[in-house]
Amino acid sequence: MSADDRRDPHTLSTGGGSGDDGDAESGTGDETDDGEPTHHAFWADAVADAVAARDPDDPVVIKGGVSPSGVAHLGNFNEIIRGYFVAEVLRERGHEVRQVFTSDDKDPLRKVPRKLADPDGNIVGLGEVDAGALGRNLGKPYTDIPDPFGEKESYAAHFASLLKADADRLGVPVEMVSNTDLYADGTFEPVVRKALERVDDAREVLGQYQDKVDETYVPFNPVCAECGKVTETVTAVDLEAGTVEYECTGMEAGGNEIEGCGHAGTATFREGKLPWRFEWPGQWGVLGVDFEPFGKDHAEGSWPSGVDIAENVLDVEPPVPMVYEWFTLNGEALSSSAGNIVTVPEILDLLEPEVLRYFFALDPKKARDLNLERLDQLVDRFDRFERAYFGEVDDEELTRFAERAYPFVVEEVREERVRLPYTFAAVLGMVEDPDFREQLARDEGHFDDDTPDWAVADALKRVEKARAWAERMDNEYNYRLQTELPAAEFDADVAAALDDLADFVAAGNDGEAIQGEMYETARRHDIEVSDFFAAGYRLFFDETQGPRLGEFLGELETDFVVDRLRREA
RNA sequence: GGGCCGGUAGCUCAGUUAGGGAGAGCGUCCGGCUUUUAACCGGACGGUCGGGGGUUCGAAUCCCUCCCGGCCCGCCA
Repeated sequence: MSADDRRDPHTLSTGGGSGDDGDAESGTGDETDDGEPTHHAFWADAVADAVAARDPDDPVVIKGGVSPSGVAHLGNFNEIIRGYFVAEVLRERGHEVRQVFTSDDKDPLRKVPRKLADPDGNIVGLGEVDAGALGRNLGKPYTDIPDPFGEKESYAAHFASLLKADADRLGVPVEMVSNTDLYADGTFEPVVRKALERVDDAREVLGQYQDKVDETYVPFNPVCAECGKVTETVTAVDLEAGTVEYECTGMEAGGNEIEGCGHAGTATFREGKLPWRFEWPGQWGVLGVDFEPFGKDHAEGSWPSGVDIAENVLDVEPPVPMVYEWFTLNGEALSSSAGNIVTVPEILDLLEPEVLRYFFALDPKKARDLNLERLDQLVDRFDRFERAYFGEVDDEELTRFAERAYPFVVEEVREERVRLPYTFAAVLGMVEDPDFREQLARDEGHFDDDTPDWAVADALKRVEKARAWAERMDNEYNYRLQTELPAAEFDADVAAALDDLADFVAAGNDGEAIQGEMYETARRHDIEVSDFFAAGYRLFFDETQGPRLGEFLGELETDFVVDRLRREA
């Protein structure tokens, strides 16, 4: 691989070579980094190869990063979970791996977010909090702004704790790192010093990417000692003293002009921040980053400039890069202001964490749509992927991928695990009684006497997810067994047929018999079978359609069914 | 306008790295489960592999070109 290839964030080669090594447990750190590329069914292996080729010191460091915003949403986890898979592959190969996620929390708040997530991750409007406190703090670092919910020490800490909580929910061990801390504890000080020492190089390099860089540009933004805002006018640098002189001139950000206070003062190298274009490669250096995935928005501008600055200003070796495509939600771009957003807790109400991890285990280069309406398709694909791991799917390609990726997707590989098909789980969600749900699943052959209790319990958990999905989408599975008699009128024929059926049920016949009897009864009363079923669905679901009715009724309490068929309760 | 990434069946996608049979699941349709009513089983239908051109005995795959979509190309991150 040439140096150019290594610098190309799109080169996510899945190798070339033999095609199967038969042995998934290949190696404890001494794997084939002999330059001979091997074919990989799982992209994370190809990335791990590239990382290993750098001969990194342990711990290998994998990083992601985010700028604090109002809401931590699923989009932020693209980066975290992609990094996680590479981390896991490297751990399997015997490396110690540290996965960090930096919060760019020394950045100034540029505009007040329209939506915020409360400490539980629920999205709330600005009206729920002291919006004025946010507005008064425009221009200050996120770490200097109070938590709008009054719990954490700052806005930044609030946001970071949300991300951390979501990562925990997904079982991704990630270490949150605060940029502000890196400045405060002196970690960044040598980087600031170097950028200022080599200010001419800094200007020349960054000038190739940003027009505003001129001969007065200084790659350091002090925090004003008077008003606390991040400023951009440095008037002098004293390398010996380790300070800069500045004027608080205010700044323009996103069309907003943030007023400076005019204060002129002195700041140390810890009392300010590097512009992000320097800060990013600076992080690579001080954290020793070996691999970093990033969204496609960074592929063309940020990444090349970061490499350039790392190599030609800061003397830092850039990490192995990887561009990932964005995913859309219900066909539209993620946007918290437009409300097209889903949070981790929200999605975990609808499916298991392993399904979500599976989604992010798929090829990062492909843009995908997370369609909540069709979530059953995603879950079905996961189930198939899981079966492929256990050799139960006749699909060579899928099986090769599953054999490699599946163990990283699930918390624990357990062959006896049972998955109820998602839409079937949604059908079970039409009733509330857990025993009834289990009985229906048993009748359908999903469990047998050998199914361990834990597997039954786990499988039934999906019913709650599918139920939440049916309710949230209000789709064709959103029926609920009616505990009260729905208001309905029936023809005399239909009424008589219902009475007949009630007698049949009262006689103690089972579900299968009831199903058969429904046809007989309808025929006997000379009514359309469809009309008769419709009457049944009306009585039990207050709907015109539903699940296979006879077998369903067979599982319910006999008295309840009889009374309902007689329209008595 | 330039650059990068993507475009395969109605839907969701695999296959493109290394040229050789166009595939899967779901949906649809038909049939089966004594008996149209969404859970189970079988079968069928379904694609100019975005269009065109080229290389090749042979192209979804390589090359050129065009179309469409996303991103980047002032600042910020």
